[in-house]
Amino acid sequence: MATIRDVAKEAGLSTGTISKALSTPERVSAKNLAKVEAAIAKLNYKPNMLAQKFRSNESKTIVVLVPDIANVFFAKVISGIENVAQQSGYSVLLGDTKDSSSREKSFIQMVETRLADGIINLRPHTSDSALPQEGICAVSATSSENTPYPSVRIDNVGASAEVVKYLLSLGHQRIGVISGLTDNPHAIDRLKGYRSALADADIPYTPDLIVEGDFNYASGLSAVDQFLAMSEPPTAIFCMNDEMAIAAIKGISDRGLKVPEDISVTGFDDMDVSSYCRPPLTSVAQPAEQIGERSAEMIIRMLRQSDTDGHEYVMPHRLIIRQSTAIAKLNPNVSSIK
Amino acid sequence: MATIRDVAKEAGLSTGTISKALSTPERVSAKNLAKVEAAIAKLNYKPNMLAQKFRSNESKTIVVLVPDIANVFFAKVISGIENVAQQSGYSVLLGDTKDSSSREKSFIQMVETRLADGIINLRPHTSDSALPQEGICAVSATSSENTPYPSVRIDNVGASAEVVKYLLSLGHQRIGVISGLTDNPHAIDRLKGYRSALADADIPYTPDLIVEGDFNYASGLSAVDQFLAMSEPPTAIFCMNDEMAIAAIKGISDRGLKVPEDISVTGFDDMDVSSYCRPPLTSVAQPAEQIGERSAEMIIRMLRQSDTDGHEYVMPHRLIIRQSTAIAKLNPNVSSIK
DNA sequence: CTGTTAGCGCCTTCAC
DNA sequence: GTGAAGGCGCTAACAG
Repeated sequence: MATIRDVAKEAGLSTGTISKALSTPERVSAKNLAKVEAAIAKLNYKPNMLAQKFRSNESKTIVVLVPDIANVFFAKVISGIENVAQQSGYSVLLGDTKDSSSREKSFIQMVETRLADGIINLRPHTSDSALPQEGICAVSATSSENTPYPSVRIDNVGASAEVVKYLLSLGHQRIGVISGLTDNPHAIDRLKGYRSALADADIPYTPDLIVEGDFNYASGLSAVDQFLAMSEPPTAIFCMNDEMAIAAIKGISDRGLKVPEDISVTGFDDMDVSSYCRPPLTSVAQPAEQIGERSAEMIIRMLRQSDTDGHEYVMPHRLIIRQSTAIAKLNPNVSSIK
Repeated sequence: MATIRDVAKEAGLSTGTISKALSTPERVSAKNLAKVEAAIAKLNYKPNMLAQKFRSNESKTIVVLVPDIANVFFAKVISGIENVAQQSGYSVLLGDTKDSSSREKSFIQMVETRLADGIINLRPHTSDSALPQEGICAVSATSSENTPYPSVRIDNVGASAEVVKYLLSLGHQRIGVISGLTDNPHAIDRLKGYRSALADADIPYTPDLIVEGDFNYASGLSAVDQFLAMSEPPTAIFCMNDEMAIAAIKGISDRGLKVPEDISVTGFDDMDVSSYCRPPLTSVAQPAEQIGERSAEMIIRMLRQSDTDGHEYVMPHRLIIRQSTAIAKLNPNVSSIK
């Protein structure tokens, strides 16, 4: 492989001149520039970026920590990160943690060992999170309230409250929740929104109406089974993501009940499929790609100025009303069993 | 930041010994090993991997070229790649090309400039592909037939033929196709399978029954509209992926027709959602994660032995029959309009 | 087993 | 505008 020295020799110049011709061509005479170009072309020279990075002590790389890349929402955020990173000359290293904390640590190590300059974390912050960490430049994307380092997120509490208020406005009083794992920060925020909306409407909070899910289809299905086994099932179910909502609709339909006539169902995230499934799902849209873009901009700025100020961006969300929700039945057919 | 020299000074040893203690501790005396460890701990020394890579001239990094990371199928393949890469000490650099060939080239450059050792390409090979390229170690994953470099794929032709044969066995004779873009290699392979199954059953091929889609929901919806506007619509529609199939079902239902009673619909890829939507979708499952794992194993082996042999792995697929397909109506209700 | 030393490829002074 | 030289952090080769 040709090195800068080979080019220098070929062009009859010094390595310093070649280097300058590459970085600041305007400060090299036209004649020599031509020689350099000819030599580069002849030798098919490609600068060794590994050497450049080593010398500049900058990897120009961002690690993205993601719990599960096969989740469309995360994938979209990553796509947004990539857009911005690429534009700014950064590469994106994928850190699929598969929810293992040892993997998480090994990715954080990459920053300590100079393989990466910073981290964008797509896992919400919990008490046992390895981040933030002294000397590690990190941004939390898709975070929850009270994340102790710079973050980009939506207002989960407000969004959930909005969903629940909408259901209340349709006359629903018994509103079930298919939650995420109880200790998941998003689940906590969204439950908070649910409770505040109920409180505003003077409806008592009934813990039995909260069923724990795990943000995947299977858990949505088993959760809805629990609701349907109740003597008085809810007339509406607020699911904390679309996967669980779609599964819930399936579960309800499999029992011969109808969405939204018998039970209304809402989701969260507004996946692409949610407007194509039947019935199209009422859901909360998050600007996933923009969250990614914003996070990337943020960390790149921090990296450049090395100012780790505690910004927090709250991005807008939008409640999208489709056909999975309707006015509550006065006498829900299921309760007639009683 | 502490360097290996600082550690050497602190431990009262030479840099060479520190280096050896780190790489081959068994070849350093126990006494000195302890000193080294103490010094490392005291200084909180972390080896500079950028320097290591520079010196070894190996980036231990694989670039994954993907058309669209927000597509679940690709995301799963990437997840598989990550599994294996991580185990073997490789990092995965994300190359979301957004179908831009300039972006594609810039990622390929990374190998030439030493930022990456090899490439796994998730875009199927076409005549204007930049890969394969002299001196670039690359593997094509999710490829189509006749890819001119090492590849991992399923038998798209066979899988499609299987789907169509199954539909034929249900009595369908007019089988529509919602295809990918006409020049997409997967679309080409799958159409080939469709035609061969028809030929085997002595059913003439009718070009009108092929409608071009683009592997996304919107195109599925508009394609199905074309079918339903026909004087004699097909009684079954073979969609080249699940997105388009789900959209097709929506389109059919919106017109007051029923799947599968009036029209059968099949998909391809077997996304998670496909078993949860209604009706659950008959589809072809591809082992996405395994395709990724296999690709990663392959390129790592090639990198190690620098033997660019032309292997081609064909992974198993599986036709999964669910409720979106049924026996053909003798008198399809739509044709009664005539 | 340990120390010494010479670079890897590049960029950046600093003279000229 | 250009050349010479030093050094980034690390490892490998060799000498002791």
